[in-house]
Amino acid sequence: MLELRLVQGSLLKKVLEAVKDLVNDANFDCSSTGFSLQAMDSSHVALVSLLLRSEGFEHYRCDRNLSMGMNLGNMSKMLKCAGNDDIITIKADDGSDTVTFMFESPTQDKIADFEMKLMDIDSEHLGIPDAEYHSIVRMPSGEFSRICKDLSSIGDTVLISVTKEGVKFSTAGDIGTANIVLRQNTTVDKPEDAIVIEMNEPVSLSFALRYMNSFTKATPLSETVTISLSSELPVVVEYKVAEMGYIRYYLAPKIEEEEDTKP
Amino acid sequence: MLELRLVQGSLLKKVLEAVKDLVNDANFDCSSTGFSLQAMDSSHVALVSLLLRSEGFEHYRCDRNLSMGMNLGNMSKMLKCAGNDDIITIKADDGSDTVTFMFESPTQDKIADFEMKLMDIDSEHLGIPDAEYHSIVRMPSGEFSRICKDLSSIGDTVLISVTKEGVKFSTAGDIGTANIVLRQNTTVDKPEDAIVIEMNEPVSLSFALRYMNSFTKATPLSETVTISLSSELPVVVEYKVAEMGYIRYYLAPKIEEEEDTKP
DNA sequence: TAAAGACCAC
DNA sequence: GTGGTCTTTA
Repeated sequence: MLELRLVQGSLLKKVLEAVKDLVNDANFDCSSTGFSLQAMDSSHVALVSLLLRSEGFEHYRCDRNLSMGMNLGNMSKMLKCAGNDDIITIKADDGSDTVTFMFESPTQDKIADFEMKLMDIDSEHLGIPDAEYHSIVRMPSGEFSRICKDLSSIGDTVLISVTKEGVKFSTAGDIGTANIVLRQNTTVDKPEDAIVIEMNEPVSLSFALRYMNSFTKATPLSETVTISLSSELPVVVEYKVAEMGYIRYYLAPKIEEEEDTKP
Repeated sequence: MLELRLVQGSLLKKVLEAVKDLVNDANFDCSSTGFSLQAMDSSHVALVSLLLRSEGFEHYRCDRNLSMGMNLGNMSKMLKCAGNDDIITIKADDGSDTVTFMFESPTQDKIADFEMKLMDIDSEHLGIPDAEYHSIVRMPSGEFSRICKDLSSIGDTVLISVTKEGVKFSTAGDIGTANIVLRQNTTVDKPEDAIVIEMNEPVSLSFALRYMNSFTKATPLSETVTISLSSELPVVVEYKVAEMGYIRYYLAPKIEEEEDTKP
C-alpha cells in the first residue's frame, strides 16, 4: 500500500514537465526514504535523477519498496488536470497494475481521481559515485536557461570554461560565434540572483546544447541552478525541488575535437 | 428599418465567439421582443439558441420582423474590429441585402461602419418545448470549462451523474480513467462561486466532450453556467448574457452503449 | 497549420 | 493590469 500526499501539488506537475521531454517511460521507486526516479534519456546519452524525500510529503506511507513503471507523457497529461493549488495524492495498492492520482482543490469542493495503467520497464539503476568537482557554478536558473537558448541559435555545442575570471559559455556556428561571460557576483538584493563560482581548478568542457536545453525545462522548479564540472566527468546540472529534494541531470562532455582547420 | 444600439459592445463580440465555432451560417431574427438566433451546429448534432432582449439595448428599433442570414465567421471578423469599450449599432434597411455594424469609441473620436452582405439561409426554427429537468447544476463557468478540457485529454465522452452526493464528471480512455466530483457548496465569498445542485431525480448521461468544449466558448459571457439534465432529453447548457438574455446549447445524450466486453 | 495558453515586457 | 510574443497542443 502506497499513499503519498503532497500539499504543494504544483511541484509534481513541474517535475514532470522537467522530465517528460527527456524520458518517455521510467520507473518511480518508492521506499521509506522517498519517491525517486533515475533514467537515461531516450537516446541514452543523458541521465536524470530525481529525489523527493518522504519528509517533504504531508503524509507518506510506503509499506514496502515499490517500483512503478509509468509512461511519463501519460502521467503528465493527468497531472495537467490538477490545479496548481491542488493537493496531489499518489496511491497504489501492492501488486496492483495501476496507480491513482487524486487531486483535491484547496476548498475541497472538487475531488478528482485519475487512474493510470502501470507498465513493466527494464531499468538499470546506475550507482552514481560522489565526486569532487573542479568547479561549481551557481547562478539564477532563468539566466542559465536564457544563455542555453540564445547560444543554440548560433551553434549546437556549448563550451563552458571556468577560470578565476568567471564562467564563459561559448559556441560557434555557420553564422558566427558567441561568448557569454558571467563574473562572480554575490552583492545582489536577493541571494537567488547571485552568481557564485567555486573554482578549485579551471575546467573547460563542451556539451551538446540540445540536452542543456532539455535540462532547463526544470527552470520553474527553482530560482537557482548548480552546474558542477570536472574534466573527464559528466557535468551535473542540479535544480533543488523546494525543501524536499532535487532533480539532477548528467551529461558527458563532448570529446575535444581537433582544431576546426586541419592542415 | 432596423437599428439596435448596444452600449456594451463587447457582449456581442463575445456572443459571436461563443457561436461561430459551432455554426457557420445562421439567421438572426429581429422582432420587437429582441434579437435572437437559433441554429443547429454544422454537423446537425447540437443546437444553439441565443436571445438578446430588446430591453438590453440602449436603443431598439425594429419596424417589422426581419430575418437576416449571416455568415458568422465574417460577422465575427468584423466585430473583432470593434474595441471592447465600443458602442455597437446594428443597422439594416428593410429589403436591403446588407447589414451595417457601426462602432463608436467611448470618446467618440473614432466611428467605424462595416457593411456585410446578407445571405439566404434555410432554417427550420424548431420549437423547443419547456421541460422539467431531473437535475439542474449551477457552477462557475470557468470550472465547467476546465473540467471539460481536462477530461478531453483522457477520453472523448463525459458521463455526468447527479446524485444527492453531488455531480460527477467521468471519462475513460486509452491511458486511463478520470472522475471529478463536485459537491454542493453555497458557503462561498462570491455567489458566482457557488455550486448549486438541484436534484429532483438522479440522472446519469453521456455526452461527446467535443461539443461540450465548443459550448464552453461562451465562458467569457458569464461567471456561471447552468446544466439541466433529464434522461431521454438533450442537456441544456446555459450562459446568461448580462441582464439581457442567454445563450443555450442543447445536446442529445449518447445512447448508452452495451458493456465493453461482449460475449 | 491554427488556436490556445504561458510568459514577459511595458 | 494589459498587450504582445512565443511556445505548445489539437
